[in-house]
Amino acid sequence: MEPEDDRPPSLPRTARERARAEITGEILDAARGHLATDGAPALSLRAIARDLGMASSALYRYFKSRDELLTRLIIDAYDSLGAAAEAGESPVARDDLAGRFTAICHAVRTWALTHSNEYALIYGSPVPGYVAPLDTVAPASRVSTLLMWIVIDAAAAGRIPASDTQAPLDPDTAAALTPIRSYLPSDIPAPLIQRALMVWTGLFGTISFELYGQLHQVVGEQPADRDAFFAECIRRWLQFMNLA
Amino acid sequence: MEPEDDRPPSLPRTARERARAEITGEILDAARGHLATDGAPALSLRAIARDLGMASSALYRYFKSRDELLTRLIIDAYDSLGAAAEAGESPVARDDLAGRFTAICHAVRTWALTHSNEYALIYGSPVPGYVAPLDTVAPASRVSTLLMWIVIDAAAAGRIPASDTQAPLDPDTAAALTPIRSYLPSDIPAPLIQRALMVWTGLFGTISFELYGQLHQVVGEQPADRDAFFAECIRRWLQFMNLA
DNA sequence: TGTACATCAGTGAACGCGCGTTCACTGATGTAC
DNA sequence: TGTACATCAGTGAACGCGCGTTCACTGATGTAC
Repeated sequence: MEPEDDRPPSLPRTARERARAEITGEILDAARGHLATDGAPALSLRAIARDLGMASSALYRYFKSRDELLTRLIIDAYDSLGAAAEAGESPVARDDLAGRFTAICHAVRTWALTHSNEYALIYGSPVPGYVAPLDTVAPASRVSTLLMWIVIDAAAAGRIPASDTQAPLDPDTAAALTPIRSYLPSDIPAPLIQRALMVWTGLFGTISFELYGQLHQVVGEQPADRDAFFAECIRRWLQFMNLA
Repeated sequence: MEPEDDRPPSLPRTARERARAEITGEILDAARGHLATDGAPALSLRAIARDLGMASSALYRYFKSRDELLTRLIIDAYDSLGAAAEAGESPVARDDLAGRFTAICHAVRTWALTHSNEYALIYGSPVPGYVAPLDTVAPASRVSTLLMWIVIDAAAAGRIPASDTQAPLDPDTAAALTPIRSYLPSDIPAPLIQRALMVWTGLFGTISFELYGQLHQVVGEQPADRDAFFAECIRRWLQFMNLA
C-alpha cells in the first residue's frame, strides 16, 4: 500500500507521461463501458477508438493488442473486487471473525451487482481463444486470501471444533488440498480448510446464479428478496464454519 | 415420456422428413463441435455450413436465425444434462436419499467435465445480445427438480431436524423463498429449503470453479485430486442437509 | 398407374457490415549539449 | 537560454478477413386426382 521509495515511478511527472496515463485510463473506461453493454467476447478496439474520437490505430500506442487490453481489464477487475472486499472488511474489529466474514460477503456481492460484466469477465466462462497470463494470478487471489485469514485467525483463537482434529479427512482428500495448505500454517486441520473452500465456492456460486438468472422462479425477484436470501446464506455459512 | 397417441408426429416417415431430421442433427453436432473449440459467442453459421459442405444459406431451411440455433443448443444442453442426472439417480433405491443425492452430483459433474462448452453455454456468463426464450425454462429445471424431490422425500420420511420447525426463518427470508415454495408441498419448512438451495448453488459453484480454473493452486490438478475434493464436498453437503 | 401441381432443400451471388493489425507519415513534446 | 536531435502520439489508408441474412433460381420429392 505505501511505497517505500520516496519517488514512486508510478506517478507521472512530465506532461507527456501525464497525458499518457490519462488517455490509458480513458481507454480502459471506454472498454469497461462496452463490457457492460456487449460483454467481453464482443469487445472491439475500433468501437473504443470511435468512443474516444481517435483512430483505431492509435490504441496500439497504449496496448500491444486486444488480448493485452483484455488482460489489463481482467487484472483491474480482480483488483477492484479485491479492494472492495478489503475496504468492506477493514472497519470491522479483527477479533470479530463473523463480522469480517459477513462484511466480505456483502462487499463481494455488492461489487458483483454493480460491475456485472466485469464480474462475468473474471468469474464467468473464459473468453474463447484468450489465455490468461500469469500476471492475473496474484490479483485473483485477494478475496480468497481475506477468507483464509479468517480461517487462520479462527485457528489461532482456538475456535477449531474438536471434530476437525479428531476425525481427519481420508488421505486422498487431504492430498487434494496440498496446494492451498502450502499457503497456510501447517497446524490448520484439513477439514476446516475443506469447509472454508466450500464456503468460498458457495459464495461465488450464489452470486453467479443470482447474476446469470438461475434464481428466476426460485427466489423472489425484488432486491429485498435477493438481499434477504443472501443474508441467510451468510448466516448458514457462518454456522458451517463454526463462526456463528 | 410415453406419447398417448399411437402415431407420434415426432417419428419422421417420408424420406424427406427423415433426411430433414438427419441433417438437423448433423447441423447441431457440428455446432456443438464449434462450441467446444471456440465457445458460444464465436459460433458461426458459415463455419458450420463449411463443415457440412453446404452453402451457408442452406442452414436457413433448418433454423430461422443464429439465435434460434443457439436456443436449440441451450435446450438440448439442459435436456442432455437433465437426462444424465436422471440416469445417474434412477438405479439407486428410492429410500436411499443420500445415495440418490450422491449419484446426481456425480452425474452432473461428469456431464460438465465431458461437455464443458455446453456447460458454459447454460451455466456460464450469458451470451451478450442473446435473450433466452421461455422454452428454455422447463428443461433448465430438470436437475433442480431431482434435488427438490429428495427434499420432499426426506420430509415425507420424517427426516426433518426439529430445529427447522422450531426455529423458522425470519419473515423477509421466508418471503424471498415464495417462488420455489409454490412448487413444493407447503409442509416443508423454509429452513430446509434454504439449505437445499445453498447446496444446489454450491454444487454448480464448485463445478464452475473447477471448470473455469479457479481451483488452480488451491486443489491439486490431478483428476484424482479433483475427484476426492468433490466427493468430500458431497459428504459435507449431505451432512448440511441432514441426510448423512 | 400416370400426370399436373405444390412443396421443399439447396445453390451461389450479393448486400452491407465490422473486425484486428500494419505502415509510412506528420507534428508535437522531451532531452542533451 | 537556445539549438539539434530523438522520442513519441496520433493519423488515415489499406490489407485481408469473416460474418448474418436475403433473394431469385434449379431440381428433386411428395400429393391429389
